[in-house]
Amino acid sequence: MHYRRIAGWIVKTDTVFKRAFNDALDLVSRLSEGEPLPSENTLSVQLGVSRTTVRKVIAALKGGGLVTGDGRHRNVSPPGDAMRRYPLSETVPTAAQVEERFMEWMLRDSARPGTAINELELARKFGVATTGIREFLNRFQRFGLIEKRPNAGWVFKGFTNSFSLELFEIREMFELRSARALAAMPDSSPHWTQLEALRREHVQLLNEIDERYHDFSDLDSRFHRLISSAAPNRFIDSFYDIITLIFHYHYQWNKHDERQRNEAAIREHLTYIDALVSRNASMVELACRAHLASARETLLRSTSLQ
Amino acid sequence: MHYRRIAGWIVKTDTVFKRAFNDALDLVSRLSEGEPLPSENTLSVQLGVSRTTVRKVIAALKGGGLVTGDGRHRNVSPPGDAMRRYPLSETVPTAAQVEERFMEWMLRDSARPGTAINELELARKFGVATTGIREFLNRFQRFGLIEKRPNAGWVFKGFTNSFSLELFEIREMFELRSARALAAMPDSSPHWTQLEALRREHVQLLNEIDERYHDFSDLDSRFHRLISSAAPNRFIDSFYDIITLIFHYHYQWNKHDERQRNEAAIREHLTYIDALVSRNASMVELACRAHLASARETLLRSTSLQ
DNA sequence: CTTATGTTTCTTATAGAGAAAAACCTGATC
DNA sequence: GATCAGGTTTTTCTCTATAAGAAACATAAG
Repeated sequence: MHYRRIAGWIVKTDTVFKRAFNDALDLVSRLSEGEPLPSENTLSVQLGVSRTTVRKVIAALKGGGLVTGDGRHRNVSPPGDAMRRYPLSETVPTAAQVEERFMEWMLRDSARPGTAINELELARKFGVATTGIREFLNRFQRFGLIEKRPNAGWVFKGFTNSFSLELFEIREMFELRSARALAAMPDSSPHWTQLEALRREHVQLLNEIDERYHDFSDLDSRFHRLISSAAPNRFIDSFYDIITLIFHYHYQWNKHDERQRNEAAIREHLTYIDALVSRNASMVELACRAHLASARETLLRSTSLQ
Repeated sequence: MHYRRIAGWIVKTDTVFKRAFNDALDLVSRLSEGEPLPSENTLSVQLGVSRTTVRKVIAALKGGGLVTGDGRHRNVSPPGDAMRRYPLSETVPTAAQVEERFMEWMLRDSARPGTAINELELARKFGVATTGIREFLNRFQRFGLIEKRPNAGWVFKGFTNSFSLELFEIREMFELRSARALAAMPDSSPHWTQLEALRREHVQLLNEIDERYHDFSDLDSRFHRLISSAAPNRFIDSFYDIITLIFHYHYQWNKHDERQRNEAAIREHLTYIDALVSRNASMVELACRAHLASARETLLRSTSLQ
């Protein structure tokens, strides 16, 4: 964790500026020498930060000689010494780092069910203030893995088999409901073209599976989100956040059999897509259940290792 | 909001102590004069606080002359001047007060969809530090009514019709699933006796509806929780927290037609209970859907007023 | 040796502070 | 008159501080 220690006080990190600065370097390098710099407002939109931060970035670029002139007359300089990018780790906001470290503690270090979570201890371990830990735990509460005892800390309930079973029970209810809604969409709906595009992506990934099996995770997430979008519901979307988070971190540290797992999942998706395209309700249900059952088995195989 | 201002710092409120003290007054008043005071450990369990707080309470009782002696030889004093109880408002922790005030702002003052939520402004309005507001908002996020824009505050999405519709879509899925599970329970299950007891409570409440219609809310919540308990799932339980919170505050400020509404709901519950007892799946489904449809209509009638 | 109280240590709840980042306001420029 | 940049104000993020409250440890009484 990187701090700016000013007047003895460790405060808000400038990760927003650092990320924006890195992005700005890329952006400027794509412009040719002497070209005028886009306006502050334009950069603000392109970099996804406020004008205040854009101005800080421009000042830094000027300091490094990548931009000359000021006010309305700023130009890209002729290529001189490239400026140093900030390391990726300094562009991650504290809150995101806490999440990462906590998930690691929980999933990789196999914390045992019933373990007490100590805010102060985590704060020291992760190198942040207790406020940061509290904030994370309060947000994380909804994922059903921790529980608060007022005035007396938190308990980790465990990433157990029953957690996975309960998760998949809901997931199946939600997914079946959305799949039915999608299958009932009119032929004119844009969902069908999107689905067809996703089908082609699946086929392509299958052809290059040996090199690109890592890319499945993203495809998987987009596929399930397309299905959900057939009948939007904020509570279902919010539930998918849980699934996404769990899978993201879980598979990040559990690479066992990844290629085979993903290949099997792609084939299941293709069957599922065909069923959807056929509009045959019972085929959709069958394919959906089959896919979720195998995803559940995969997760269970690893939770029971704990 | 009541503070203890010591050495210029406003810190943790002593609401735990004050509530425990009030409870202890009741407890002591039920003991007869000269009787020995229960041990610190016993009191700790009875009052639901740590021994540290119990000792503070005992010290206060001694100071007020309600308890005499010390160490192992403490007795209840003969009744003298009754000690003043702390007002209820001083026994509510800051976090709970923030919740209350926020729900009031949202539901009663009819905040408009899209309204920006300003941490600093709320902190000033509610008389707490921004940390307290942030903590609440982070927890409250899961209820689907607010959304965070990093580095730029929160937006209130609105207590709208679509919120209610989405809420009830999920509620119906969950409730149907639990009702089916309950209907499939073996005759020997304790659920049936609990259900029978609840049925009698419903009948009784119906008989005294004019005086006791307020008591329905609690009965309603216990009834739906009994159904859920037939097949426990943490995500469903957590979803019921949303429903409970919304209904609790919503009806607290919307008393229109309360008696009639509750009477109708009790009759629906009775039909629903009979269906469950009959174990007839399609009757259960019918009764469950009918009840939820009418609950949804009630909620919609009031959200559309906004 | 179990259970009580006395004492000490650790943790949580919640205020305040201040840099980073966003938002706003204003006069200049195309 | 729409858009730009300079200056100013407001808000968020994230730190520290400290009393309240919980928990752990020590010692005494039955």
